[in-house]
Amino acid sequence: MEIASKYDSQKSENHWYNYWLQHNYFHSTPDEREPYTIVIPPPNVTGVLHMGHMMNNTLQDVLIRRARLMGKNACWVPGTDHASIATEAKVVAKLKEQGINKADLSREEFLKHAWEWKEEYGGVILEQLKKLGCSCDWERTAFTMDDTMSKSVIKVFVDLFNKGKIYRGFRMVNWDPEAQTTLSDEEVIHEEKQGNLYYIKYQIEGSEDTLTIATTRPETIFGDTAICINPNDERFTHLKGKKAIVPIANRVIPIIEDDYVDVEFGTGCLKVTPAHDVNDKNLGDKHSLEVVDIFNADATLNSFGLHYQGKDRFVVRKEITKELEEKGFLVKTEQHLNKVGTSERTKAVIEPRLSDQWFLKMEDLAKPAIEAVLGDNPEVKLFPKKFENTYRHWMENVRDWNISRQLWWGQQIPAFYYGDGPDDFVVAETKEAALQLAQEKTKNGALTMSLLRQDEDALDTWFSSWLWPMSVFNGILEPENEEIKYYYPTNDLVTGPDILFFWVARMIVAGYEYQKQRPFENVYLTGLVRDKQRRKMSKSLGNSPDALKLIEEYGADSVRVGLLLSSAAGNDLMFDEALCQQGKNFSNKIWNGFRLISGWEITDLPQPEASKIGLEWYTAKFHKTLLEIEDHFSKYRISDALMAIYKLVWDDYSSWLLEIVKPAYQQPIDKKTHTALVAIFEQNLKLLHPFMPFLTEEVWQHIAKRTPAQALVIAKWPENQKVDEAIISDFEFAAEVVSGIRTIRKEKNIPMKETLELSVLNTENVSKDWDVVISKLTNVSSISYADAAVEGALSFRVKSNEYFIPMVGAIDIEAEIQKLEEELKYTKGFLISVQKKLSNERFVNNAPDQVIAIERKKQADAEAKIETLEKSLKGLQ
RNA sequence: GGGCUCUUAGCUCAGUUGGUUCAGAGCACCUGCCUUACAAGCAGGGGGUCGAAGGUUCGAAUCCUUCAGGGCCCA
Repeated sequence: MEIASKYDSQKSENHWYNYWLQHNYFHSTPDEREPYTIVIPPPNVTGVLHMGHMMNNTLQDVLIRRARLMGKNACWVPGTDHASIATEAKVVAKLKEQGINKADLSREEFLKHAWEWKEEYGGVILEQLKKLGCSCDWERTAFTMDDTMSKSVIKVFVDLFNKGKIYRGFRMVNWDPEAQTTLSDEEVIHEEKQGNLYYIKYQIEGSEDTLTIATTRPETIFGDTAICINPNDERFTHLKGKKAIVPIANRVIPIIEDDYVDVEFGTGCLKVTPAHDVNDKNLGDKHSLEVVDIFNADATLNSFGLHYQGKDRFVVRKEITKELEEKGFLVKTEQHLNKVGTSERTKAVIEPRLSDQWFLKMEDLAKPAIEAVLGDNPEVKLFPKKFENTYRHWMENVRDWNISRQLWWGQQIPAFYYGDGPDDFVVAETKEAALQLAQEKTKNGALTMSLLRQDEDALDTWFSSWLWPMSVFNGILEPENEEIKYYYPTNDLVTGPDILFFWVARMIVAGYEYQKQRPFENVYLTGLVRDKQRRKMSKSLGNSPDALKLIEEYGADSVRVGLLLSSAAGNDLMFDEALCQQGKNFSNKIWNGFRLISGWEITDLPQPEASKIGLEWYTAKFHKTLLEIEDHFSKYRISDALMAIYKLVWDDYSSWLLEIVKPAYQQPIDKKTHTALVAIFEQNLKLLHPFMPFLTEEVWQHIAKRTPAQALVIAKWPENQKVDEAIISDFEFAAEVVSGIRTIRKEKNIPMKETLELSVLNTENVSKDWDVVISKLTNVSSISYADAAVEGALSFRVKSNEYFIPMVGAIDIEAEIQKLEEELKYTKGFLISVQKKLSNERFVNNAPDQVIAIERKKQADAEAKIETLEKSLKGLQ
């Protein structure tokens, strides 16, 4: 078969991905094998593939492909989440373009548009994952608003409500005025922003006196319902019991006392605006203050804002500052750095707002989830472990979860109101059930369906995705079904640390609540993908490469390798396209290694000794590396596992083994060696496959005609064998000899074509088996064993062995002496440091025997080497 | 402000309970090679007082304290 001189990644990727799909290798159904399950962190339906997804999903694919090769029933469930805020924003924007206003649509009409949008764009990212090679079970593709998913969500809501864990409350929440919905605390990002601290004078009622407050938000004075001073602050004793007049609004408000006020901050006088600040709300509750809400839902001022009514809060801030200044109320303005909460989704500045919301009590639910991760026998392990502290901190201080959103896109809260009282509602899975409940609750059998009004709000998207590992197997509606029993708990979860609380912690909570089991065993937390300058990759910075273009340019395998090469768990990856180039170079190396062994003519010649011993050595080396790789995998050090394979294939296999067995130019290779070599190469391909699925399948299928049952994607991972350590260390010695000869060739400019002779003073009594290999790799025509130093020769040493290459007239005795003296000096210094250790009684008494034995060995080796060097020096002088 | 975490070669990172070869890898760099699978390559080579200062110990990159500078999370 003709083999192209270059690997064509595009052609190969399309071909083999289709082949894999055609033969349904990625589909899983429960059987007698051990399951291995991963559920994908569902990307948003609004998203397109970015570097973070690439990294995350490459890792998952590596894990799932390896599990498949290891004979497990591998199941990777793909899917997307409905991302209520982001999607609703996109749909609203799209409708706006078409001249449609959301407010003019009914809920049903709007949802129809939203579903259309989802059908059109929602699958984009999953299609892109296929380009990356992801081996998901596409028949299981799920969406957080699928019928069973939504029913699960509603069922869980009703259940938790009935358990008394969900309640309705009038609370200060994080209001996103742009999306016009509340956010959970986790969705608010606190950013440092340069702002001002405004000092404003308030007149004291019935007096010419004034007091001065400091505020970052002068526009909120319309909502002031008190001034608060610290009762212990002697500066303000004269204010006790008085009232103050709010500038511009001219409202009279009480001056109250509370030691909450920090006498150090600002002026020591605090304006209290209970409707627009959490702390002020608490103060207000304590002192029974009036609550004046001055904002509309879009953060423009309402009628309490007087002549500012209808204007945006930030516009008002500027304008009112001016008015206060003109009217003499503004004392001064100082620059002030403060933390401002912004919406994770819309970036809008969050407005604290009082409203009716639904909350989930977290404290009790969190308990098993804390135990699961941080208990004595952890059932859920985080990689890297350092995130356990973050997890602990959050979980032990967990606050009630605001689960309602003022949106339509999502599961509508199944609460039904029949009156205006705070308790005039029931919670049920269906309207019919609600009616019955309502009739019972009110003891009014005449209550009708038409009187029931369902809560307008939808549930937080995370209230869907926290059920994900269960709901994708229908484990909420049918907790005993065959699939959930087989696949749950899942094995590994790969996700970013930024959603440790949003998602991971809550899944653990839900898992224990509804399946009484952990949702997964291991959580691999990836780092963020950053650019070379350590900036987070983001759309707004435009520093993120186009993921699909990268795949096109370098090939999916190369991009996968590039991403994984330098990404330890939990550490950020400084992405650089050069890493993909390195991946591509590696692909090329493998491809050419394959071309080499495929090009030889095969005969029945006897097997050369060098090939025989070379193959034996590589087999040992392979199995040693295999053990290392398994160890890396077990600790989720995926990049280390890849690097171990990289070095095995590039250094040991290509640079050493292939050179050892390579026949002379245009000469055939013996059948025995070739057969063994192909078998070895195939083993290499298996190790490489999880990382580079396309290239390896392509090569695998070139090597031999395979049936669908023999495809690499479902081949059998190599089994561990006992490692022959002796042959590995013998090889390493021989490799040092080869390296010594090459160095001499290089230093003396002796071309490879010119043969050399080698003499050995075999003090170390090294096996002669490797002489054939040394000869072949260095073009040495003969190796002879001497019993004394050879005169008139270039020399080098490996341990205490001495090697001589006789050279006619080319020996610079002075240089040789100098070289020997340098080595001698170094070795003596080394010996002294070892002797020092050994003559230290406390060392000998305290150190473990093994350590002492090692030091003694070092001493003996050094002494032997010194003897050799001194002998040689004598010979030269 | 509170908590966590990091600082090792030019870059990105390993370094497992303190003890095995003057501290390792990959990339980059330097030198020589268009050798016949691969110049996307081969061979050889240089490069770090392990952020700083103390301390514990026979022994510290590793443990403790302080400091400096990053990062993350929370308020």
